[in-house]
Amino acid sequence: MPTRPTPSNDADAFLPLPTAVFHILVALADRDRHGYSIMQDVAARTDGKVRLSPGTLYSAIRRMLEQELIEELRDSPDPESSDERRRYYRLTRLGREVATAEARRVTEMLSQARATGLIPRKL
Amino acid sequence: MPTRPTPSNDADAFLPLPTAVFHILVALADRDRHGYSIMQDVAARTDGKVRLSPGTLYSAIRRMLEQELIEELRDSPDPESSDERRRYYRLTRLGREVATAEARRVTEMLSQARATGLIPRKL
DNA sequence: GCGTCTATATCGACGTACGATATACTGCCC
DNA sequence: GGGCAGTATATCGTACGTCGATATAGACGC
Repeated sequence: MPTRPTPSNDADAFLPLPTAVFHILVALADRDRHGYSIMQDVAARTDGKVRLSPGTLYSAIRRMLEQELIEELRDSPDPESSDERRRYYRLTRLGREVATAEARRVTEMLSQARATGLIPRKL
Repeated sequence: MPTRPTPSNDADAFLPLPTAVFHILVALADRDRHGYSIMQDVAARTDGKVRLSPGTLYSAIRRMLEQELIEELRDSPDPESSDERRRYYRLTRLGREVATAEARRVTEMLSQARATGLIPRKL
C-alpha cells in the first residue's frame, strides 16, 4: 500500500515557526515580492505594529531559501522596473505546507487555552 | 479623565510570547502546579508532541517569576504531600492578560493567513 | 538496599531577533 | 548636475530562548 502524500508530516519538522518566517510567508502568499516589498507589506498588514528590521528580514530570507520554503526568481516579474538590485522571491509548495502546519499548531494551542478558561472564548 | 484599565496595553510589551511560556500559562490556568507537574501536563495536553526539557522549563519559570507572570506559593496547597522539594506556582492577573494578548496576536495572524489564501479557511 | 520515578537546577551550544552600520542605486526637486 | 530622501540588500554584535546533558537528591516500591 503506497503511502499517500501527507503534507503535514515533513512540514512538522519546521515547527514552531519563528514569527518573522510566518509573516514573510503571508506576505508572499498573494504575489511574488522582493525583500524590501516584504518589509513594507508586513508593516502595512499589521498597521505598523510589526516591523521587520533588515537583520531579521535578510537572515530569515537566507534561511528560508536554504530550507526551500521560498525560491528566488531568475528574472524579474516586472521588466519595466529599472532597479537591478531587487531580488524577487516566491512561495514553494513546501512553504505553503509549513504555513498550514503552523496554523494547525497555533489553532490547537488556542483551543487548549480556551478549554482551560485561560483566555475568553471570543476574541 | 482617568484612563480606564486597558489590560492589553502593557501586556503587549511581552509579545510575541515564547512557545514554552504560553504552554506553562495554559498548564497553570486550571490549577496551581509545581514544575514537574507542569511538564507532565503539557506533555499530556499535547499528546506527547510537546515535551519541555528541564532546561527550558526551569529557565522559563525563573523568567516568568521575574516578570510576574506567575508567583510562587509560600505554602504547599497539598499538606498531605510529603515531598518538600516541590515548589508551587500560580498564575497572576498579568499572566492571564499576557496570555490573552498573545491569543489575540496569533488570531490576527491566522486571519491574515486565511485572507491571502495562504492556509485553508477550515483547519 | 536498589532502582526507578520524581523534582529542581545549571551548563554549554545553537539558532533567532534586532538594532546598528555599511554600501550603493533611484528618483526628484531645485 | 548636485544633493537628498527613499529604496534595497547585506553583515556584525548582542541578547535571548531552546534544548540536551549533566548533577543532585528525595520518594517509593520491591
